[in-house]
Amino acid sequence: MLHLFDTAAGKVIPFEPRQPGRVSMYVCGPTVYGPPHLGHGRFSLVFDVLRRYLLWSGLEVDYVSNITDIDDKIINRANTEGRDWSDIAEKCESVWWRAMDAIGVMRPTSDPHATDYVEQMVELIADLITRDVAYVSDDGVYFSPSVVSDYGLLARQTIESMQAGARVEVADHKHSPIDFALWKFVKPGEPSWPSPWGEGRPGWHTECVVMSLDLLGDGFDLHGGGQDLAFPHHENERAQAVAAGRTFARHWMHNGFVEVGGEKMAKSLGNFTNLLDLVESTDPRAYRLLVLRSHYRSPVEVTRASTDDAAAALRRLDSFARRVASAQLPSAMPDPTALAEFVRAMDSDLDTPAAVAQLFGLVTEVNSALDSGDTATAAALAAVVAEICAAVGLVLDAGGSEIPAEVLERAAARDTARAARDFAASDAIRDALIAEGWIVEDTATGTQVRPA
RNA sequence: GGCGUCGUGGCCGAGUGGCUUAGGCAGGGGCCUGCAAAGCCCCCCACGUGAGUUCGAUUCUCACCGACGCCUCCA
Repeated sequence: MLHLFDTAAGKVIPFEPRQPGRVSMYVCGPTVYGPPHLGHGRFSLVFDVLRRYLLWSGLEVDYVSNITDIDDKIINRANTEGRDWSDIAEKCESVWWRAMDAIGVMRPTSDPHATDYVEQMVELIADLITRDVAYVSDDGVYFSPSVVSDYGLLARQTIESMQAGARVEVADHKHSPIDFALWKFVKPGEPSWPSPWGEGRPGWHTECVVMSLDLLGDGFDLHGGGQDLAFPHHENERAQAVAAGRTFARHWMHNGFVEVGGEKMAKSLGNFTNLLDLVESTDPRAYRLLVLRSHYRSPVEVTRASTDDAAAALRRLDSFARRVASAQLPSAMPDPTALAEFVRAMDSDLDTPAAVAQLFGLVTEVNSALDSGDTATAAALAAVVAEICAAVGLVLDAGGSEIPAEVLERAAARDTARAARDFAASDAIRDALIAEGWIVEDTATGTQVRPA
């Protein structure tokens, strides 16, 4: 059974879905005001791996991930650039999906937009006011988390200890520094929606409450996102849901940061690398492998060196895939022992580093079996490799890409020369092909050529 | 100030009270090959500092040093 670290519990606990055989997960998506960076890529990959693993395990997965398409940052950028806020949101969203597609992240089963849920948010806010846990101030409607007895659960701190060193300004329009805005009254030039308290727009923390409960229902299984969302974002979502008498997420999962030179990568710090830029300069699969090689709760350093390293490791896997493909192994059931080892690793809080280590170990074993002609062993273990790759979303390149006929002819000419032991001629052909950017390898079936 | 994470070999990155102490990349040697490439085998290089617990600690405890994160927008 899958065990996951639960942020609320502070430890690894069994992951038991609300409904056997079906998992409902909500992963906080992006605010679309700029290009996605490596950090967005990591959380997307982490939860994509979890989703794929659950699917691979035979479960159905309802995967909801939102698009925050109305927010201060979008409005600010619109004002700065003299554009319409919705234009920015739309363009950035399309870039987002392009990046997700590029790194092989499955599309959510549902991708709700904040602007489509404003009415429901207003309903929730009205309910919270009725329950006397929210109040109308001069610039908006605020929520008082202090009414939630276990507020601070996800921050793993009490309200008191958080206030002890509070760097939060006690603004006039708030009763308490920890209060947060549910609704912000409209200012000139801003988009707005109607509400019983006046024209305005929703605060950030409300949308996820409404959308997750609407699409997944009370007590949905898992709520996830980056570590920085645990507090205050998720804490505040949870507080609203609890205050409204709803049952919120059963399990909380947060991934560690992408770092650059030991520092968190973030748009706000200005040290981010655009995800699409990475994908252009590196095989996108290398990023997935890099993410898989470190545990999801640990930080991962993403630099030119680390992506190059992952790309080199990936070449070994691709080379393996080509060899297995050309070996034309008999179909075989995956070796049950090896498969169980993989499941054990993944069930242990998604121990993908162990799974990757096992993957490379299997590659060596299959290569050895192939060297010694033990095709039965090779086939059974190669089948496990295929299973692991499928479960974590790693697609190996077994070649088969179109090689120009002219190049294939020269490869055949090289084989002819070699058969005649005319090595001067065969090496000349090889050197020429290499100079033109091809990788030339001898195999049992003759010269193999592929792009470098 | 409060809360928390981390410090592993040339680099990246797991893990563990003692057992052959992952894996990848790089480096060295060997096998294979006409020569290469790919592959296989072997080797090299460790656990921030100090003290404590223990028969024994890289792994547990404490202190210290250092790095980082959250407490404010942030994946």
